[in-house]
Amino acid sequence: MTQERQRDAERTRTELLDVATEEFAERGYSGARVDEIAARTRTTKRMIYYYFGGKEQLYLAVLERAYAEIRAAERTADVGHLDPPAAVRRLAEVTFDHHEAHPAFIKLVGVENAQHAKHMNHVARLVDLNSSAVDLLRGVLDRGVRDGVFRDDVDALDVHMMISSFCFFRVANRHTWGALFDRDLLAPDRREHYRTMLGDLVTGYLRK
Amino acid sequence: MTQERQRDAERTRTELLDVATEEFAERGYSGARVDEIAARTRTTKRMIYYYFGGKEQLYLAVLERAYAEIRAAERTADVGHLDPPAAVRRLAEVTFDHHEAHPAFIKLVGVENAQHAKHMNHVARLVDLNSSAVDLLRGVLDRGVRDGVFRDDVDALDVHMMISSFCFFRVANRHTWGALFDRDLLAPDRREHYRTMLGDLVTGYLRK
DNA sequence: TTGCTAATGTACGAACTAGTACGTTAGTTA
DNA sequence: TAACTAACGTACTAGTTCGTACATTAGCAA
Repeated sequence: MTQERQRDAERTRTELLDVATEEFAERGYSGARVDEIAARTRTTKRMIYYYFGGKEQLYLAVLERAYAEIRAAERTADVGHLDPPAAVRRLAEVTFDHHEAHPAFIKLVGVENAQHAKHMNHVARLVDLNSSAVDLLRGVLDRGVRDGVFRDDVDALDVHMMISSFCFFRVANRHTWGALFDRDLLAPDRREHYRTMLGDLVTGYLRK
Repeated sequence: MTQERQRDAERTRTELLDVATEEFAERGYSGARVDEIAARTRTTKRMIYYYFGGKEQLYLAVLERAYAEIRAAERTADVGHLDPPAAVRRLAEVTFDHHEAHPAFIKLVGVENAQHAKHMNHVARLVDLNSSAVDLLRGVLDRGVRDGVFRDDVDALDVHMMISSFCFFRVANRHTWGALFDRDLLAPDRREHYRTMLGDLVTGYLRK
């Protein structure tokens, strides 16, 4: 049995970030409590100030890590061998799956928008991270136009927005939607339906 | 010059609701401060407790009024004289315009989702309010199917979701989107572009 | 083995925040 | 015009919450 270090800076830091991610996502920036975050770790509140400096810097670190983790997932999509319509459908599905798999990240996006994204300006290298996903999409759209199967007046960022909005809404607004229309947007047995619907939506829009 | 009443229950109540709407929308439920809300009115904090009972009940009243106001706007759409494709486009545009015109309401929806819509259960008659918009849409879809211009396997609530998601995202996530892609989704000179895009999107999806 | 420091824990304070006890008055009504 | 009450204001409290001063120790390096 390996003796676990009692003092492990990396482990403490990571644990704080993990718990803080959940807390900020669940309760928002002002709703999250540093005492509560600390209580849910094996360490104490003191360490939040030791490692991060304060509540705000902790939130910043949470945001930065969350976006960094996303980057990896976005690059898994390999669509070079697919014809353009199948390729955009694939890209849409990657976004769809990603949103569903990371509800905490989606909530953080909502929290950050509620604060007018004022923290994102302090998170460097975020811009080039995200643009890679759009570049991938743009390449497929260009290919589709050359093949004569796509409209030639479509902007890649607009298409990305349209895909994101569908995926985001389904996860972010499932509670009010459920209350108003008595329909669970995340019900497993409707998952395929929505996934297909998104693909139909995008390819239908792009078709000449 | 009409002498304004110094004591006016209705005016005080309304003023509190107006300011509270802004505060809750801007700072979230836990971020909003009752002292701050009171300070921005001509009355005092005491009146919040006098008229509403507490912070939570005030929030509830804000939510209820916000949804009630929406109802009126939703019923202005008159699409009986339009052919099905033009009619769904019109309905989408009404939603589009409405979202753009009421950012505070959009934020409240976000705030309420952040709290798992736990307050909406206490707001009676919300369900039948909102279903009227979907009924209108369903009627148009049925007409389109009968005319042979629309797919016959489409659910009205799904279409409503797809319209809502586009409109919601554009308003709710404009800040992170702007930070990440340097594009203002609410820029006036791109408004018509997005409005048309939404119409194309929906009609493209419905077309046989 | 011994010192040294990064890592950690405890106990506390200052500021904030929701809520309330109590007193006052404008405007109506008999 | 006198009495009554809805409407309103002031001043306070109890509890919370972020942050910190100060003490302690695990584990590494010399």
